[in-house]
Amino acid sequence: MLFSTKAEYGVRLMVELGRQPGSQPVSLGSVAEAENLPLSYLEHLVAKLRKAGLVTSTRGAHGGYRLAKPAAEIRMDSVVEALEGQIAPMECFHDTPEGKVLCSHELDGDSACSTKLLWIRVQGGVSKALAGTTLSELVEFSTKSEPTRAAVLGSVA
Amino acid sequence: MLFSTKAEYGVRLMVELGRQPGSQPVSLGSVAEAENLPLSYLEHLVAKLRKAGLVTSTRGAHGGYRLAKPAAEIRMDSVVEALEGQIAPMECFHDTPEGKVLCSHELDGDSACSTKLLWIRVQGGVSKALAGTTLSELVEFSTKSEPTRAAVLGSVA
DNA sequence: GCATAACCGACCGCTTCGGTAGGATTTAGC
DNA sequence: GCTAAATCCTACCGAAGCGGTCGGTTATGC
Repeated sequence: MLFSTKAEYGVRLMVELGRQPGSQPVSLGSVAEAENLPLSYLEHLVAKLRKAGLVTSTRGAHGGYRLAKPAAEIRMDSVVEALEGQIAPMECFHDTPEGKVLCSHELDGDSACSTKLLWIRVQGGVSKALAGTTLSELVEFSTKSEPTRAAVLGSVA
Repeated sequence: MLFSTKAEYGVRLMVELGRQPGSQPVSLGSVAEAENLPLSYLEHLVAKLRKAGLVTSTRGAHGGYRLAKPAAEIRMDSVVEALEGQIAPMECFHDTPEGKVLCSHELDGDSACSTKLLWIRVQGGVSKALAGTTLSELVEFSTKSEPTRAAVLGSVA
């Protein structure tokens, strides 16, 4: 698996926040119940999202979390990266400030890195997919597909 | 990291085999030395490649491994998949025989899978990158870049 | 028959994953 | 000011995978 459930749960959490219309914060407990995920585990994940500046929190009673920005401005690469850490196909890849990619094998004495071309292509494919998707797309996708699903279930019953 | 060093080492091994011109099998020991990788560990990796039908082996003295097909016909998705197992962005993805993708969350009672759109795009990006690269490309890339590298080092020295 | 090399399976230390537990702190409402 | 609700923080835990080692068995060329 490319990603662990941290990304899965975390993205579900973000979508759940994006679904909420008002500016009222929503508690983690309600998200956990809605998505059927362990609350204590979500606490760890939402901490990463908060430290990455993707959600804001209000403490105390009636507190909870909100998106820090409009869902349309949240690209999924930042979300997944906050949850999973640096996204790279292989250990030897580092993101330089200019956005370039280095393979440390080239620095050793051995021959030119024969895998570099492959990992660069994979990296490109993944970041294009992640950066090209916004949270609002996922929110829209999931809310649109629900009536369809309800209709299907209804037709079966 | 998306992939472990199993993919890295295994691809390096395949490229090393692809470099060899003749039909003589090359021993794992020489590959291990050339790439500076632990021999005993390579044995495990090459076993996966052999079981996947990507390399053939000849036992005994002067034995070793060869590519089972011409390098131009070996797509890197089959190589990486042999080494790392099924390539999918998330646990809940299964490759069906028709090449489609299913998210098991849709089967539970909970709401439609809000992450599906994202993982489908990631999956598409990765498999496009892997399936669109052949072993011969990597062989060519690595052999072509070696003189360049030598020139760079020479100019520095 | 001896060196060489593929094969095979067990083991091992380490890290991560997914999750739990217990508490501390902040805040709204009474 | 008390209490309930919620965020926050730290530590811990079992299981699994990773990267690697080791010892041994089988097959083959010379």
